[in-house]
Parts: sequence; C-alpha cells; structure tokens
Amino acid sequence: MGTMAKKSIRTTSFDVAALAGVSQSAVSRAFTPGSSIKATTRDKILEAARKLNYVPNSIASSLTKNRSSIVAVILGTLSNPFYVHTLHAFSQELQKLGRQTLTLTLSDTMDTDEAILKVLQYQVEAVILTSAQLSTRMINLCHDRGIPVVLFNRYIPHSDVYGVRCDNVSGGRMVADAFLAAGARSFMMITGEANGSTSQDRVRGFVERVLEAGIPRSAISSYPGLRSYEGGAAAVDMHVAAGHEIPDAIFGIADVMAMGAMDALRYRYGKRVPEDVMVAGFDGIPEGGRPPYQLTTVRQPVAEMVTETLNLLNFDGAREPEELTRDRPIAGEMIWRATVPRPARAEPAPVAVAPEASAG
Amino acid sequence: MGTMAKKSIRTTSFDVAALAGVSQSAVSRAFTPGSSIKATTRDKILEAARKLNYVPNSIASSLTKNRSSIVAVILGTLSNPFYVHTLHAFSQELQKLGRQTLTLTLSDTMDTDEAILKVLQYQVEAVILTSAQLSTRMINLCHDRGIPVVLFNRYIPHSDVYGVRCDNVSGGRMVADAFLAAGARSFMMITGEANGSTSQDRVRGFVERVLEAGIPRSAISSYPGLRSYEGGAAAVDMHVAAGHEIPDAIFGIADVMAMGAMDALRYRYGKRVPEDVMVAGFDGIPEGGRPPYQLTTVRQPVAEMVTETLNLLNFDGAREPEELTRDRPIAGEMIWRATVPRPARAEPAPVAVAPEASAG
DNA sequence: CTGAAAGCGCTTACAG
DNA sequence: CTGAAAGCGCTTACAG
Repeated sequence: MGTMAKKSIRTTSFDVAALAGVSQSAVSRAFTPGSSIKATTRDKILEAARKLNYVPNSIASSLTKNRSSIVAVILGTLSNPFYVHTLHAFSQELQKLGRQTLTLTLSDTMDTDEAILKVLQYQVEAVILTSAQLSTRMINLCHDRGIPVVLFNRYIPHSDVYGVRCDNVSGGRMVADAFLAAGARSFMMITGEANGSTSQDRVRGFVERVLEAGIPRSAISSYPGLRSYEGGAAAVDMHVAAGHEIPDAIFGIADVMAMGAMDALRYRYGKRVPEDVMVAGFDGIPEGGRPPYQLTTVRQPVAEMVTETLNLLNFDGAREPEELTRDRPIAGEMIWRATVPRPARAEPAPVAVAPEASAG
Repeated sequence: MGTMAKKSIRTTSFDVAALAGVSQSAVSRAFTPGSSIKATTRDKILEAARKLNYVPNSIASSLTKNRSSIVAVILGTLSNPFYVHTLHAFSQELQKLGRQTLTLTLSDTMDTDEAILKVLQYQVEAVILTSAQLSTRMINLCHDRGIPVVLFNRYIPHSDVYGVRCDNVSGGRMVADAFLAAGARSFMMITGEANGSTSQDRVRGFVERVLEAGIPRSAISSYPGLRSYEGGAAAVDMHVAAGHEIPDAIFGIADVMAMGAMDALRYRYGKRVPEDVMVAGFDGIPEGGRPPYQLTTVRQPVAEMVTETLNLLNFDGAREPEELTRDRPIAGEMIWRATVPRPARAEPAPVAVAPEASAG
C-alpha cells in the first residue's frame, strides 16, 4: 500500500497537549516564536510533539490569523529563461522570509484574471505578477482585500499598482546606440506581446534613437517573436519569406528571441554574426553569454528588482506606505559581447541636426 | 494608497446569504459543483456573490474538507532546463485537475526533509519530488497522514514509495552503444549527484556496456558535473587540469552538462565535435537540439512520465490501489543528432566473447 | 431542495 | 506564564 493510503488520523495540538499535560493554548504558544511561555514548558511540549510526529496545521492557523504566508507568483511563460531565473530568485527569497510560493503559469485556459481569482481563494498574502493584462476589476478585488500586488518587469501606465522594472526605454536606446555606432543603417526588431509595456518601451526607446540619427522609420522592420527561441527564429524566416533583405542589425526584445534569430541567421541563411548582421538582445540571461552566442545585450538587474519587489510587498508592514516608491525604473546595463562590433573608442553615434523624426 | 492597504474587510458566505435572502449553507452549495440546489436559487446566490465580489475562502474549505487541493512540487534545482520543462508540465496538468502548485526549490538552508515538513503544514494533497534523499521518517510521516508521494525521475530502491522514471540503465547502455559503434575506446562521464539513483543508473548502464565490449574500466574517467551547464564545462577543465588526454567520447549524464562540456571542448580547447571527441547527453531537452549543439541524446518521455505521476497520485481515489503500478521504468528513446557519428548501417557494436566485466 | 448547527485545528484576547 | 473560550469561514450530516 505504501504511501497511497487515503484515510488519515491527524495529530492535533490537543493530542500534544494531552501528552504533555498542558492546555492546547500552550501548545500553540510553543510553536509561535516570541510568545510568552516558560522554556521548560516549551521543551516538554516540543518533546511530546516530536513523539507524536506533530506538525502544526498551517491551514488552520491561516484561517485564524487571516493570512496564509503564501505568495502567488503568476508567470506568463517559462519558455523564456529570464522568467525561470526570476522564479527561482523569488522562490528562494520568499522561503527565506518564511513564505511559500504558489506558482501559476498562464495558459489558454487560464488568463491573468482567472489566475488572480484562483489565488485570492487561497488567501495569498501577496501576488507577484510577471504578466500584465490586469483588469481594473481584479485590481480592485485585491485592493479591497488588502492584498498587495506587484508587477514584475512591467507596469500599467496611469494606475497605482506597483511595478518593478528596469528602464526599458533607455535600454532600447542603448541597443540602438550600439548598432548605430557600429555603422548599422537598416534594422529589424523582434518584439514581445503587442500590449506589454516591456516590449513597447524597449521598442520605443530603440526607434526613438534610430530616428534621432536621421534614419527613416521605413528602415526598421518589426516582427512578433512570441517570447521564445523558436519565435525569434521564426521572425527571421518571416522577414526572408516576405522577400526582404537581411538588415544590418537585429534587435531581439528578449535574449531568447535574439538567440533564436542568431541561429536562424547562421544556420539557415549562412550569415555571419556580426560580420554580415549584428544582433543584440535584452535581459542578460546567462544562456546568452555562452560561447556559441556571446550575445551583446542589456542586462536587467534581477537581484535588485527582486529585492525591490519584496520591499514593496512590505511583509509584516515593516515600512510606512509613504516610504514605498512607485514605478521607479532601475537602470539596465549594457553588456558588450561579440554580436555587435564595439567601436574602438566610444564615439557617440551621429544625431542628425534636423532629424526626420521631428518633422513627422 | 493603491493596493498596499493592509486592513481588509472580507466578504464571507454569510454576507452573500444575507443579500440573497438564503442560508449560509445554500451559499456553500451554490459554489459546490454537483450539490443539490435549485437552479434559480443558485443563480440568485451567484448574482449576489458577484455584487459583493465574493470569492470563496479555500483555506476555510480546506480546513473543513481536510484536504487542500494544493500539490507540492519539490525541485532540487532549476539550473537544469529538464526540470523547468517538468515543472511547467506539472503546473499545467495540475491546473487542469483543479489543483494548485506549491513550488519549493531546495537550497543550503532547506533540504528535502525540511521541505516535506513545510508542505505537510499546508496539508498538501500530494507531493511530487524530483529530488531524492527522502528519509524514512518523512516517508512514514506522509504515509500516516495519507499523503501520496511520488518521486519523479528517481526512485528509492527497496522502498514502497512510488517512483516514475525512464529506464536509465538501458538508456546509459544506448549511449555506450552509440559511442562504441562509432569507434570510441576511451571515455569520460560527467555525473550528477553521487547518491542519486538517476545518475547512478545511467552510469551503471554505460559502464556495463563498455566493459562488455572488452574495454577496461580504467579507460573510463568520471567527474561530477553539478547538474548544470557550468558544471559540465568545469568537468572538462578538471580532466585537462589533471593532465589527462581528452578521451574519444564524453557522456554527460544530463544534456545541460553535455552542452557545457561541448562548449568547453570547442571554445577552450579547440576540439571539434564529433571529429576530435564525441559527446552525448541524456534527457532530450529542446535546448540540446539547437543548431550550435545538435546533441545526440536519450530522450526521456516527459509527457508520459508526468501523466504516469498524476495517475499514481490517484486524485479523488479514481483507481483502486491494486491498479497502481510501482516502479515501472519507461523506455527512453535514442535521438541521433550530430555529436556522435552514426554508423552507416546499424551494425551492432562488438561484444567481447569473454568480457572482462564478467570476470570481475 | 433548504436551514440550523456542529465541527475542522488553530490563534488570541481575557482573566487569572 | 497559563488556561478556558470565542471565533476564523467554510462543509456536511441531519432533519425537515
């Protein structure tokens, strides 16, 4: 039969109390750090608990304490290693804070709203969302219940939901800068979700900077990359299938997509990177730094962002609300590797005196 | 103030009952599929619930029903994409079954026993463990509480804890076969955890087969690869640092490690794969199939293994215990890609007539 | 089909 | 420091 038995006899604090010869309240106190109980009493209780293999029932305690020590982490996808690293970081840090991680991954049958509703049922203490699309109704639901929500790696413009993210606009600009400095004049972008703030911001910064260099908008093509390696490769295929030339430089809005694009360029179309076409990504995942890729990118400071998120969650109300900053983007860092030729000395790329951009 | 408010006024089934003009029991029934309640009554209640933004409290219901619909997934590491894919599969399937996933990742401060203790507190309905080291005490604890435990991708010999895994021994043999058929005569293994059944079995099958070919044990070196890309690369470094020749073939007990080894071989030591040294992995992660690697490997049938695990968990007691099979290894599949030259026609590799192995 | 009531296993004032 | 008791928000016999 092994571990498959379905009936169980649970040991409760009453059983432990009986064996230790104390009240049930005392047992509860013995397991509550910092509660007033004589050391010898506690030891006696702990000993009895050990004998009975007693484990406190967190579900019951959650019910009485009205909070569950469970934090929901809602992920859009795991096909991007960036989110895997993020999940890992949250899981570890949350554990250190004595919290458990309830992981939900979105799918066709579960959108963000449903996921929130789900985790709300479990009285989670907080929710960390790496996927936007938060409806106003859900925001209000969480707010009414006093459950803090923090968006990780995105934000909702003009809302007062906390968002933690790096400065994607200036990150996009950095990439454009690098390409321009290396002499690129035609570009392709592989984007993420059309309505995701992260993708939009990176694109915006990139395009802005390119236009400032006096290059026409028509020199920038754009394809959705589905936030995955395969999507990145497929974007290159689409471009080629449409009969277009491979551009001077390709910006993958996320490293995975840039990696997929690189492999398609090299292995399907015989292009050399960066000799024939430059590539850059965004995120700074370790996978992009491996020798076959050596991807130039903008690194997101994950550790810092995770810490910031945890601060905003304000567990145990350690900080006053006024101390909590809202939507302060953290700067990304340019990582020069091998997929964009680095100018010998950092000459600023040209900024057109009268950019066409400002004319439009 | 946004979503940071810490005080909350919870809407309970009593509030809904009051608004709908029914008893609290009726509200509970309205939210319990299959319970006897008039359709019009249910609609009235659901309408009232909507007005009040009522969400049933799963914590309370878990307490009364004595089960939580939460399933624990305990992971040793996320540095191996195989486990990321596994986690994703479980998360999705569990969601379909109406269960939530509590993810725990092990660390220095949290071993398997502690993790089990932790999730037991949350009255999880089942635990899926991708990391062994299960103490007898924990096995008993779970058993006494009627909580099914399934080991994924490993097993505990001579225990009656369910284990779902692929046939690692014969998988190891397949890899050895491939190497031998391609003419390799000296080998290196990059292993996982010393005490993990998975690593041990793959190593055993591999070594067995090599010895059967009449090759001495001394022709096989072995290094721990820490279950990660970096560990795989480091294993090659160790071998070289110890002054040894690069062998004919390297078996990474997991694809990630094989990939790390490949990159070290090619980019640090200027070796060509497979011309100078063959490499093979195990797991069949999609990452290994990407063009820069084209890693030959043994694919584990993850989908099948996940399904099998969920069957063994036997949610809602759908099956009789006798129907549940224990420790039936699922066959892995050889995936020929580019890192081991494939013999023109599948000639069986030589088996020595009187293998040294059988003499020892 | 519906309601009143007991109970799930804790925590936490309250009184001593 | 300790115990008796109320209460957290549900589910589920039980009776109607």
